[in-house]
Amino acid sequence: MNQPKYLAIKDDIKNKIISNVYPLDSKIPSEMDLRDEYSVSRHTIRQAISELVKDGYLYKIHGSGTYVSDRHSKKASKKMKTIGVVTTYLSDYIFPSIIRGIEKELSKHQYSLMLASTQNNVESERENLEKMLEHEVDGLIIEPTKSNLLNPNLNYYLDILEEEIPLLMLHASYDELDTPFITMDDEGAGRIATNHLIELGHEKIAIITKSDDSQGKNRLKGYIDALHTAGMSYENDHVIFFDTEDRHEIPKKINNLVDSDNPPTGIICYNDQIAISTIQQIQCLGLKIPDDISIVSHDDSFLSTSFPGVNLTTIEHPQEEMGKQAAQWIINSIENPEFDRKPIVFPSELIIRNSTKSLNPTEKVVE
Amino acid sequence: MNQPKYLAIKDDIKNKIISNVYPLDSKIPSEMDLRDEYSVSRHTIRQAISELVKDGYLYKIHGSGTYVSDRHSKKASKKMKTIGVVTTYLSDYIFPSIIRGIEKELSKHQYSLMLASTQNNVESERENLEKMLEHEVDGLIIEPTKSNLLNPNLNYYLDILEEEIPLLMLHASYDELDTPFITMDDEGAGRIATNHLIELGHEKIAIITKSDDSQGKNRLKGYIDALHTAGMSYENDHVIFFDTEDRHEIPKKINNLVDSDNPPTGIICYNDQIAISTIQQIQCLGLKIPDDISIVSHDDSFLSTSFPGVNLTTIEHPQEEMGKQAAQWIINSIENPEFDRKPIVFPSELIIRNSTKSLNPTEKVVE
DNA sequence: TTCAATTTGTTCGTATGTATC
DNA sequence: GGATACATACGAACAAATTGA
Repeated sequence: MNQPKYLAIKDDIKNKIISNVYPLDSKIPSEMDLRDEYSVSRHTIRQAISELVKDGYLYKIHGSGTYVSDRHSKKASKKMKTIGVVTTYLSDYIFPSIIRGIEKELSKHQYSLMLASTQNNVESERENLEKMLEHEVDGLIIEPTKSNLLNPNLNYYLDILEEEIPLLMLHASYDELDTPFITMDDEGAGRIATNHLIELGHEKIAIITKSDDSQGKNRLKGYIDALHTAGMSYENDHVIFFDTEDRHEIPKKINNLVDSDNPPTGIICYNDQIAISTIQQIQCLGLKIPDDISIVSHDDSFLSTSFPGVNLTTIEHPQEEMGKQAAQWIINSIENPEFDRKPIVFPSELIIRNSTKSLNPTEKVVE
Repeated sequence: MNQPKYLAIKDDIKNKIISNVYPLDSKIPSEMDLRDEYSVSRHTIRQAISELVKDGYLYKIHGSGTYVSDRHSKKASKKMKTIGVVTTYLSDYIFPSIIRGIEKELSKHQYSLMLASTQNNVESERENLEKMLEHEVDGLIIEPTKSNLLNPNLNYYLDILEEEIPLLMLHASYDELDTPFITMDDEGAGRIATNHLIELGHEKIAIITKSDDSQGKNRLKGYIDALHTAGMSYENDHVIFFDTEDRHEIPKKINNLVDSDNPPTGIICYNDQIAISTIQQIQCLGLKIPDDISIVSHDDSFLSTSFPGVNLTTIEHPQEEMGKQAAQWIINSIENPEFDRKPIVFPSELIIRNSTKSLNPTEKVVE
């Protein structure tokens, strides 16, 4: 006999449970009866039953009997998949909308959402990636931390790729890793924003951009490209860099920029938060938006139209739609083995409001 | 002997593993040796060892011996706890702030966050509770759906209580269930809001409240109590009820209220969303806030100061702090067995802005 | 309420099979 | 191959919990 008796008996009883010979919650024959039925010792029956109890098919009640458990059928039939989402921020700015998009779509397809934020801190990113891997999530959507710097958590990402867990990068990606991503066309955004100001006759255009993520880098690239195409020169003191750690110094930097010998007539801001801060700073200096300085922003968040008197000309951001498509991408990757895991890039479009003004005497602001 | 021999032996061996008498990956004595050592039968030793194998303390190699496993120590040290959070909404209104408070605190204590929203739909609540139970979350923070109605998901809540998973209700709780909660003092809020209008000389005070959750019920209770204390009569047509399903009819109801024979001079709104909608409706009718009608709101969300020209007098909401305390409550419940799982009630306070006006000729609005 | 039958739980003893070293 | 160690299997007895008469 190849298989031990107790395993054969275990399989036989298991089949009787699955085929409903022993219905749910009913009492199965006693150990003594089963001993006679299978013509083995009671010990062998107990061995078979104890494994079935361990596997969740049966439960025993001392003095009463052994019964068919409903736990196994529940567990087996309903394995709920979980998607991990790690973003830099969670509840600020445009992130609630993105997460809502993800949550709605996942929920529609009966997926769970496991959420964490990194505060753009690589330590925190590492902890959260560990968390997600321990939880054995079935897919990951990650907004990379400091995507323009060499990331010390690359080994975790390599683990994820090795385990073939579907992974989608949001907003940015690491150059070192060849992972799919869902982003804005950031270079295009920088170009469109710059071209808008050029078309309005601006010749001194500054940009405030982020140095530690690839979005900032790409927008700067678009800015430089647009200047170059228009035959305008790139001026070092018209580019302000900031990162997560020194963001509190931005007001000072804006002050220096506007109060310099060579002040810009137009400023391209990294996002609406920076734009609002810039406007406040400029107004403190007694200058007006857009009369003295035009502002172009990115993201079209609720902040775009929240500042009294100034509605931001800004690059559109799909927000909830981006979350939705990210979720769909992950679900497809999990459920459809032939799904083409290609990146998604949203084209950048400009929403023109009243924070930009034409310097051409013959022209008017496009509205 | 109270305890079976095999359990005593199991404990003894377990202690030897923990105290490193049997070091990691070392071979423990054979079944025969242990039989002699404990003076029991080999079967008894096998019983003890098989449980320790099941618990991950030991592993056996057929023909070789029984060894101390490192899996248990790994597992014990690394078991990341997960807290499930189910709210009605996720990314709107004050919810991002609450969730941020929860997330920050959980993250600080190395907990994971599993998130879901119900859109105030009991079906969705059921699905999400199932999801959370399947995932074997270590604690739950739930904003109940339609807390003023009999909830069809009570059996899930009873399951949760039976499994002794720490559970904290947010914003409201079900009367049928005796679960701890973290809420505002809603009755007090209704009373304070009403008293504020009474003190300003208003005699016709309406309230727009939600019929399907206990917050709405309690605020109404405070309103009635304040009227009663002031010797004022409760008028049926000054109370507007709405629920999640018929909220689109609120504008019509407001119209009827303001355009009736007996229009109020002050309206207490369920929250800032309702307040904004009410103001818009009133302004459409050519009336002014606060000159013709005073508005008192609840929640002090970003909407409170977002409407041009009208800053809402509103009941304060701790938002992020509430999330933080909810998370702390759950963490304490899990980690500290002696933690007193008592409810948390935030006292209600009024923030007075310019949406309320005194009708007393001798008085001015407190500012 | 008590008691006896039934059923599972614990413990002993013994023998043989099979994998490892 | 032989010694050792775990795996399977049989038999027996008593304890403890449940159930129903």
